[in-house]
Amino acid sequence: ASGGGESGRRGVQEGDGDDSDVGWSLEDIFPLMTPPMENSPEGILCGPLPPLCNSSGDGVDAPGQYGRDFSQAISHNVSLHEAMLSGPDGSRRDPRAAQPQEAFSPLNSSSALALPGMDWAGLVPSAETRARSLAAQDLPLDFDDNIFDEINLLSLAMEGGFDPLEVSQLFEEPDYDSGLSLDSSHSSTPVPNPEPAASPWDDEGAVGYSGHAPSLSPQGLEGAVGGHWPESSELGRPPAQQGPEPSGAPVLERVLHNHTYSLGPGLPAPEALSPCLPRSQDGRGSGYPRAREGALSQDERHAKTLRLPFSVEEIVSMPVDSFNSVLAKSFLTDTQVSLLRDIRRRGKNKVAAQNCRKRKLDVILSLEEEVCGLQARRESLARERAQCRRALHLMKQKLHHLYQDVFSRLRDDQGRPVNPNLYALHCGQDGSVLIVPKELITSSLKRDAQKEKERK
DNA sequence: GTTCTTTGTCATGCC
DNA sequence: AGGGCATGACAAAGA
Repeated sequence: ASGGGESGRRGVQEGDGDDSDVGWSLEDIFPLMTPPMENSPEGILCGPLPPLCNSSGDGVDAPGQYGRDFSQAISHNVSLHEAMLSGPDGSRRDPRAAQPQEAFSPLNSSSALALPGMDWAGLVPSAETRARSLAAQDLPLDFDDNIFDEINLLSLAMEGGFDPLEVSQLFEEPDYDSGLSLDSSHSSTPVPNPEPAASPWDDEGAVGYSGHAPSLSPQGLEGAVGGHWPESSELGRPPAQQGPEPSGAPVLERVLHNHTYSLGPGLPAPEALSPCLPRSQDGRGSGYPRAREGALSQDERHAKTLRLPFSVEEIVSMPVDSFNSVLAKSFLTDTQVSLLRDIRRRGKNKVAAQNCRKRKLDVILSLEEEVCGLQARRESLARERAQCRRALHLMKQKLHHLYQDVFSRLRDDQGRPVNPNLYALHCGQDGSVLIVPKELITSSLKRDAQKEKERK
């Protein structure tokens, strides 16, 4: 690859998919830095990687995220990994991924990373072994990914962020770690590294910030985003690995990388993504094809292509202070900065949209419940009204019958029945009942009405 | 092939 | 002023 082949990449990455996994030490970043990468391809992150954020800063950063106390890593001459999770034997132990870790030893890249100065020859398979492993396991998967990424690289290159040739070379690198096919079960991607300077450190690879359970996705892509530190190959190499390889083997490999990213709360966990689905290779439509299961989102692919040192999740979830700190301290190109901001904006908006839709749904549901309640209330009131009407009708009937009964018993002074059409019963306030001619009642009512009118 | 649903994104306004 | 959030609108992809 140009500019020193592996120089653009390096093992600042995880290995096993632990959240708390940072996968690099400060020492890995600074002390061994060769002069800034004049030859680094433009558009690719180059130069020293500053401390991503002040672990002592806001204290908000979650383990495995951007915030780390690198100074500690330096003082102990161990990687942050090691400092945090090393076991009695010096190997890194992830409590949550203990099982897989065991299974993958000794190819675990985390272990390699954590043991600067160790006898790499004892850990690293031979070039032949690695080559076989690659041929048997990684190539098929890498193939799809490379195709996929090349598509995106073209568009990215058009944006002027970097030299397309540089990028295309990346895909030609035998061990180009696009994060693909890093299925833990398939373990490593042993590839002979033509770059003499390459070391296990260089290939340490894969992200590590976001750690989740090891991704079983055949693509394994998610993790690739933060997986590469484009610094010089000299950067970040532990002192013990500065010299010739103990075994003479030019390389170590990238093993057991966890390229799993969480897409954030409310989003489908990467583990849920179907590992069987083919990578999306469509760029159809206008601009923003959705990431489907098993495929990288547009931003993830962009981030990976530009070799952004952070996962999309990290970019989105890190506190704004940390984010700005990263932007300020990292030697990122304008393209990368712009991409980072866009990724962050889109990521946050995506979550906001999801929340918004959920709220809208909740509102709709609550309104439906309210409608149901109001309908039930209306039906209840209707029943009550009908009941009242029936009762009123019954009372009227009874009153009518009583009226008829009273008049049937009444007689005038000649003993004749009283005509109910000409007379009416009038109840006095004192309880007396009088038989009054209806004419008097109607005229009296008219007078009362007249008086009411005059009052008004 | 059409319609509906889901989801990501953008634009915009508000805090 | 900048960032985040909320939300309507649009488009793409899938059902």
